[in-house]
Amino acid sequence: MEETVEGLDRFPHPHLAVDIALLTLHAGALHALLLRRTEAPFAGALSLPGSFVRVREAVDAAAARVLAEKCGLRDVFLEQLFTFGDVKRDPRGRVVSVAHYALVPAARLQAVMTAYDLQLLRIVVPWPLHQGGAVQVVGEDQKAVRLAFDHADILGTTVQRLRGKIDYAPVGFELLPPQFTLLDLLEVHQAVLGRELNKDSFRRRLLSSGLLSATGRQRSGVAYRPAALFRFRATGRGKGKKA
Amino acid sequence: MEETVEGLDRFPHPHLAVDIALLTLHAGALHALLLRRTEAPFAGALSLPGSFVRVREAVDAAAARVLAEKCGLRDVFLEQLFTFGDVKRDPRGRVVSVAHYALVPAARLQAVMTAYDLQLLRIVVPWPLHQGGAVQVVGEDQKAVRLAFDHADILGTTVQRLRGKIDYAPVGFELLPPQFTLLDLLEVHQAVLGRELNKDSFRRRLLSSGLLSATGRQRSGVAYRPAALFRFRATGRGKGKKA
DNA sequence: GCAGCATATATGCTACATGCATGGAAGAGA
DNA sequence: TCTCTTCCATGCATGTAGCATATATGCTGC
Repeated sequence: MEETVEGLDRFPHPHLAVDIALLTLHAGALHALLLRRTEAPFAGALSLPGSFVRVREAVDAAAARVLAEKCGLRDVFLEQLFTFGDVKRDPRGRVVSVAHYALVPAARLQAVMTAYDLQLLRIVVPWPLHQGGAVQVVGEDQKAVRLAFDHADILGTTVQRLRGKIDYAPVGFELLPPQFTLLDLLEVHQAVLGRELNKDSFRRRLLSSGLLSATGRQRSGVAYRPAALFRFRATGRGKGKKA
Repeated sequence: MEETVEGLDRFPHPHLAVDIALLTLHAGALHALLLRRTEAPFAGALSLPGSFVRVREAVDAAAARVLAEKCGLRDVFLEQLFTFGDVKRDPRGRVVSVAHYALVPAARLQAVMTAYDLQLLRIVVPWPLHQGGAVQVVGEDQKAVRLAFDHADILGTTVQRLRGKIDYAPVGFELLPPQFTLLDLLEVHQAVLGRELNKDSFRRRLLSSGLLSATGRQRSGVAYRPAALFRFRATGRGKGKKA
């Protein structure tokens, strides 16, 4: 098989990249994983990890490679999000980006944060969050931080996708450690949806959903009645994770 | 602004295309718009309309251009679907395709079917329709027709997207003429979802959704009690259509 | 014109999910 | 042992979907 399309290579065509919007839950709020750019354009600004797609590399493989190379992360939840194809989204020239989103429990990031020089910034969702709109990220001083390229749009689209998906797909578990309480899971849903949920309805719905399996263990170290620990139940066709 | 990314142009990079999965409702069943290829690869086979993305053209603009140039259709519902990025999806070389899907009432296709040499084939959805799986299209002899490239996968993903979206987004109207009865709309939903729906619940849900506005007119020419004709109510922020 | 017919439309009933309130259960600490 | 706080179970009101039934309506054949 040839590597190129005959007769078309002499014409300029768009470059193709992948960008990864990696979200995690930290202190009860959604945070995005960002890294600081060292080269122009947007030198010094924060951006999503990304890379150009190689000519012999599948797009989803490129996304997994970015997570491995730039963040030291493998075997995390990773799905394609949306392709951003505006002509002027990259000042260097024509670059189309196939954005992906990844979900990781905060505990897994501890080890790689400093080794890979990563930043974790809180996501502030404007209200209302319009279709395809951007979100803000804020640093520890709670000041808004400007992101490179259209990466604020990518994060906004990610939050929107999560909100639409968390009610019918088991994605909340991806933000939690293997064992968790129902309140942990509730807080994940609340952080994603940006609103409070009824505890009792949530409990009944999740317990009757068949997605949870009791571990028989309990949360230890709490001053009051300990909550039961659950585990996500793999439903036959894998755990919804991609390599 | 430059057209290219400095330092990278000497390296081969993937080509970028758009493909359009245009669906319509014909004889109570979903049909896909296809055209017959005249050149290799897959010469003689049916394929989705598509094109390479030009370097000064936004991806969504390329999708609209394909519909205009190859099908004579403008101002139809058109949204990005998914980007297909396998290395071997095109035998000519590395071509990544940003698939889109379009929805058009069958009446609008009458005029362009022959002028643009288009084919309308019925979509047969396997059961169950697994994540990202392909569907079959059948000709008038009810025999399965093999599509070029991974276009059967694209159609499968389209049906799946529609099924997830039709319950909370007003996409069913895109497959109907401006005025329609509740039974028309019900049949659209049934064709998309692949199962029967309760008439009364559907009626109540739609009437109380605020999406419909009565025209005061009735379906004429039926032998029995005529049904009221409704129109889709534009809800302020446009009609959900893209150019 | 009138009875018959097939569908449209309205209404009532049941089952179930959700929001909310109440009360017992469980473990830690005084 | 008592108290505190949260977990967890249960009961009730409400809203919606599925289902059945009754009425409305316009056409057809006589």
